[in-house]
Amino acid sequence: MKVRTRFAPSPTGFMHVGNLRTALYAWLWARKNRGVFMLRIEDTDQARFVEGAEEVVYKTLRTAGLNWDEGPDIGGDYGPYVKSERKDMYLPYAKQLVESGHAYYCFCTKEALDERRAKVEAEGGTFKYDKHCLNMPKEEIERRLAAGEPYVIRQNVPTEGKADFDDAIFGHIEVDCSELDDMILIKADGMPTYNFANVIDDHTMGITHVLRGMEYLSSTPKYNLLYEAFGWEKPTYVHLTTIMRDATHKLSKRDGDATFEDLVNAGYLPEAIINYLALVGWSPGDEREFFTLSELKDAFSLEGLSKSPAIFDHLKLRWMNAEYIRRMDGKAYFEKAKPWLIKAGVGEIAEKPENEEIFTRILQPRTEIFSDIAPNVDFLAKLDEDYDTELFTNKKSKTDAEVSKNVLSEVIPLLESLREWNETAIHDALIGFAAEKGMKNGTLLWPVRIAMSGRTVTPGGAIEIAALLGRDETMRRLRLGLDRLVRQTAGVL
RNA sequence: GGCCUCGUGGUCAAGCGGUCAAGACACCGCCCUUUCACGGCGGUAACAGGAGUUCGAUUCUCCUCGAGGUCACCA
Repeated sequence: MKVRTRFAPSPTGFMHVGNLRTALYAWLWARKNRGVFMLRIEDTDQARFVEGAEEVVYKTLRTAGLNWDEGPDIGGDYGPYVKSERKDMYLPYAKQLVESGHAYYCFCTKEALDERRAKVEAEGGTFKYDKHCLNMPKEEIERRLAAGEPYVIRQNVPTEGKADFDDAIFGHIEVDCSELDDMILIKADGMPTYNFANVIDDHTMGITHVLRGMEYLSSTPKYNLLYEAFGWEKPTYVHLTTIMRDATHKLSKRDGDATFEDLVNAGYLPEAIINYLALVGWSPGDEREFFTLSELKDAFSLEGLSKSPAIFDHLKLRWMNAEYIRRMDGKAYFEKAKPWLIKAGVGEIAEKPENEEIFTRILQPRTEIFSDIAPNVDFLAKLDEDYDTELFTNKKSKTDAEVSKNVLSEVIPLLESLREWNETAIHDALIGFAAEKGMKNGTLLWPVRIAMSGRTVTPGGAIEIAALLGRDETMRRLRLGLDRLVRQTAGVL
């Protein structure tokens, strides 16, 4: 039979990474088996309706590279693909169950039930519906129905025996029927409850493999009873472990955990996110860590799925993203980095063709996520002229205020006399000068870099920075540095 | 609280009766070096605890402990 998997998000306006991973695994399994991956939007919760939320789902999946074969936007043979458009499909199925004795009408009001539940729970017990309406005479049911009394339809769970199912990851799961409550299938407003609708949808849409979160594991035996009542073939269940923020909390938007969109906006590459996500809760069984979507498709297997929850490790994601960036072609890197350079205020410098290669060379190995760029290069746009002159003192480079003052006063005329202003010319002048004076390169270059950047840590060294800054700005900053050192020595500062 | 599930270094994770218990991230050290990175080399670090079964348990069983999930006319 052809494999059919689905991703059925409820459109909340964002996609957190746990959801995305579920979609990824469902996609992978479908693709690996040359099956069908379909999208179904669970939009029945009007209370949580968010404008444009469906678009977020589409956009996220597209950005992540997970294409679907059937869905609300492209149709298919098993539509409609939006839950709200399927709302009339469920009642007949529920009635069929009533006919066969697997379900029954219940006229108990929510208020009365809530009251009883509250009482039982107050005493520390677990409330369970007592099947009060199960044995209501047919005539009474007819009469009350005809009178237009509100009703729900409940599943008639056997009072004894076991309910069970087999999970592809967790194996055989079994529970006593006596533990199970007679769940409502159809609500008083005529709408199905989520789980009932899911059973009907998954069956009528021909789903063969249900990949979903762990939270459904314990209720699955109960819904399997429904499949048996209908005489339908059960899908293969694959319950996925939860992605945690730490040992005791799961990842959640509410608690400020990043969504897929947040990560992309922060400068993570979608391919890196997907690659990392695939490895949280799944292992290829060998030592490979880097996968394209296509490679993942080939390597993916249900056996590699983990049974225990995994903590989302931002640090490892960051590392993986950095690795993806380092492996980029330099040209491609610069294209990606450019908007971030512009945002950092160095657009003008980045515009100059001769600077593209310099930026790429100094930034690419230092970019773990693209948002790292701005704080790294903003000093090029504007020098913080109040930097601490203590920065000129560096033990390893053998510099202090006095040495720096002397270096700057010699370097200024030297650079000023350069005919050409480019990396080679600056390099030769500076390194040549150090050699001539028998100075450590560091002793000469440290003060120059400090004066140009006002920072002890910079991407690239003095030569690259001077080239990027250009002659005028370099000279201005060097003179400023010298001036500050002179005034300090004179006791003015 | 009842029920279900899980439990290998700080994190991800291999292992599926016999291993000196992989690998990656993180961390630490050294090298490279024009600062910081990158890169190279090396290092610290784990089978939750207790009973069984077995010639032999990380691996099988049970208990304890810990963690998560679930018990709605929400999805």
